[in-house]
Parts: sequence; structure tokens; C-alpha cells
Amino acid sequence: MAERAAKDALFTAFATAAKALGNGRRAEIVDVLAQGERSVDELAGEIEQSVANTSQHLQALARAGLVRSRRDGTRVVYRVASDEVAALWEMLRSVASTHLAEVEVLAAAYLGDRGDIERVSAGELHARLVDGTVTVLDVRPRREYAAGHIRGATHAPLDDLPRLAHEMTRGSDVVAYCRGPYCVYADDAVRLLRARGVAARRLDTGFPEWRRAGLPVALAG
Amino acid sequence: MAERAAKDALFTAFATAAKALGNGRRAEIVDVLAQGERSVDELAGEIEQSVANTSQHLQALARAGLVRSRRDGTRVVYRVASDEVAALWEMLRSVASTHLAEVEVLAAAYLGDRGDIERVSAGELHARLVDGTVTVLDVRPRREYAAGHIRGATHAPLDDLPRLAHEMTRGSDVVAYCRGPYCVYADDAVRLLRARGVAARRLDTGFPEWRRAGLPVALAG
DNA sequence: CAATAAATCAAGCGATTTCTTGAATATATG
DNA sequence: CATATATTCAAGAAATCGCTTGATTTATTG
Repeated sequence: MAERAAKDALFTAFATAAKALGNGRRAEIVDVLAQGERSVDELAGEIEQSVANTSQHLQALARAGLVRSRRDGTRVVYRVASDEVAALWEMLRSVASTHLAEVEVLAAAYLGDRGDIERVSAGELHARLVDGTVTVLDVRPRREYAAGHIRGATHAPLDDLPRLAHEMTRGSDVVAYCRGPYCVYADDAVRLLRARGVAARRLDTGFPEWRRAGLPVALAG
Repeated sequence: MAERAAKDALFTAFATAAKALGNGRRAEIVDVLAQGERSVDELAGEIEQSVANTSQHLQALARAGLVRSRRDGTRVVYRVASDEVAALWEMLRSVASTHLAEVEVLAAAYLGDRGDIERVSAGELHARLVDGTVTVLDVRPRREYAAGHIRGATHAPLDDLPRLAHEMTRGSDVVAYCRGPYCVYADDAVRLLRARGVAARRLDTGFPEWRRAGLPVALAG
């Protein structure tokens, strides 16, 4: 029956987008691109794969419509096709962490025990920012901070943190954030600050989620 | 480096959930289960696949945490693991239709030209329902209407529509809905009613989306 | 307990995926 | 125009996927 074939083809097309995210390396690529555009070479470095393999994964994502590219001199720069793609990736992570027990186990293996890391929701952080009763630290690489950050946040890469920790009064309330809920920088920052007696917590998500939620940001140019 | 292996494993776990949706037949299964629970046998009939194949797809979905099952006598009944899974499926469809040109083409092949079908958003329909200025028709199978429907909607399967059309005044405003944006029943109902002079439109989504949006529903039991 | 219905398991096969390696292409620069 | 850099293409091998077929398991019913 032709109708069945047509329905199968339609659902196969829907599945195409999921299939593109259905590989760990491609998922990592989307996770990085959610922070901002990157060249093939840069991405290959970030996900620690060969350039050829990274290029092929990027083309697979492009065929599925999840990323787009533009040439910039000798480089080809990729970006997520839209915020909706980043939101899909966020929801996928959420579903996986809710329904797949192994995610918690693997997250613990990658990030270490997070039982001691206090978390702050975006809503609470926003309220505290409005009150002016909190110091917000962006612990991502400079480039990402420069491309856009939570309005009012200070750039505080891990290297600088020991120095910055001295300037923080013991009573001050500090919240660190980075790329997302599974990004290790904010956890490390919180541990480092707490070891120095600073009451530090981390944002439970990351900058892309903050921006997509429509909360106040400072963007480049 | 162990850290790389741990990160790969974590992202591979995230990708697992996407992989489960990355097959057209499994996507169809999730689409059906978003309407309500089903036995393996029923699902096999709906997606027109063998029972063995359907069972294997269901187990793949279960391993990924997207569906759960319970035994009911000789039957095993599957359901989506949570509303979040249905919401993920909805977002996946949305991303695919936004970024994959072929989706529009395939949807047209499956559903026919929809240029003549006027659509109503959930927000507008809700407002009209509150005003009482609209007749809402649920054109899904009886079982699905019985399990839950838009509060105030009348069950009007396609078979009954010609008879019901007579009862509708020419001036009345009618909105039909069914399973979702790519469900063919509502389109067919609109065409049938318009051919009889009734000003009919369709809801641009379906019942599961309406319910998840927190709009008023009537649920069984 | 035998017969039936529903679902799962197991094996197998062709197609697809994922990564590697090495060649080819495109762009900028001396 | 030759050279260097960045990316893509092409081919191949091991692993996985998707479906089929036939046997097996689980629960109900007479």
C-alpha cells in the first residue's frame, strides 16, 4: 500500500534527526557547537578524534539539518542550525539522565562524586543577581566568555581562581557556571573555592541554557 | 587517558536515547504510545510490522529507557516512560520539520496537499472554548477519545461525520483534532465538512500536545 | 494437564555505521 | 606559480542494525 510507504518515509525522515544525535561523538560535537561556532580542526581537537572522522561526523549532522557551515579563508566553520537544535540536545540529555540509570554512574565516573557540590537553579540565581547579593563566575575558556556570558558575571578561569579567591570575602556568596550540567569546570571551581573557605555553589545548568531561557546576557558585538 | 574514555562513555549514553528514536519504526511506535498504552500485538498492527520485529523494537526502546512495560494476563502492555519522552518526540518532529526540507515533501506525499486546510493554534482554540464560540470534534478512534480528550470536545469519528455534519449550522465554527500535527484524520474531517458547507479548521497539533501544555482535558477514571 | 494466545528468544543475512588510511581539493601566502 | 594549511573524498574492515524465520517461554482457559 502506497500510504504505508509514504508514512514509513515520513517517520524515517523524522528519525533522521535523532539518528544524527545517536552517536556519542556527534553528540559531543553538538555539545561543543552549542557554546559557539568552531572550525573542523578545533572540533577535532575538542573531541579528540581525527580531522577526517570529525569532518565526516559534521557532514552527517549537516545532512540531518542540525548544523550549518560557512567558509572562512582556508577554514570551514560549523555552527548549530538554530537554538531549537541546542534545545533538543538539552532535552535529550534530560530524558537520558531521567530514564537511564547508567548516566548517573557514568557522570560520576567522569565528573567525580558531586554529592558535595551545591547547586543553584537558574531562577534562583537570576533573583540573586537582581538583588545584587551574589558574585557570579564564568569559568569557561576566555573565548567563550567573550562570545557571551551571564550579564554581570566575571571571567574566572580555573588558573586565575586561586588568586581571585583571596579577593573574595569569606561571607560572600559565589556561584560558578560553565558549559552545562555535565561540564566539569564549575565543579572544579566550587571545590577549589570551598577548600579556601569561600561559600561557593554552581549553576545546575550552563550558559547556553541560561541564554535560551531568555535570562539576561551580555553578548559580543 | 581515562578522562577521555569516561567522557566518551557518558556522551555515548546520552546518544543511546537518540539512537532509540533514530529509526522510523521505533519513532512510529513512540508516536502511537504517546496516545496511550498498547500491547505488542496492537502496536505490530498499527505499524504494520511482524510481532517479533515489533517486540524487538520495543525492547530496544525499553533498554534506552524511553518505554516501560507491564504484564496484563497473556499480554505485555507498553507505555512511554514519561511525558518528557513524548515531549522529546514532539521537539524532534519540530526540529526535523524546520531543518529538513524533505519532511515537507514527504508529509505532502502522505497527507496530501494541505494548502486548503486552515489551522488553529492551541492558544486560539483554548480562548474560543472559553468563550463557547466553537464546536470541537475529536476524530480519533473511540478508545483514544475515551482515554482522554480536550474538555468540551465531541467524539466524531470519520464514519459518523456525514451524519453529524447535518446537525451543524452553516454558521457554526468547527475545529477538528486528532493525534498530532501529522495525523491524517483531522485533515480528512476538515475536507469532508468543508465539502458540506461547514466552516471547519483543524488544530495545528494534537491531543498529546494539548494535554502536555496543561490545557483543560477530560481524562478517563 | 493439554490447548491456545501472546510475546520473546536465537540464528542468520544483507545493509549500514564507524573509524582508519591515504589521496584529492580548496584557499591563502611567499 | 609553488607551498602550506584546512578540509573533504574514497576505499576498506570490523562491528552493529533491521528484518525474517522458526523455536521457546509465559500465562490463560477448558
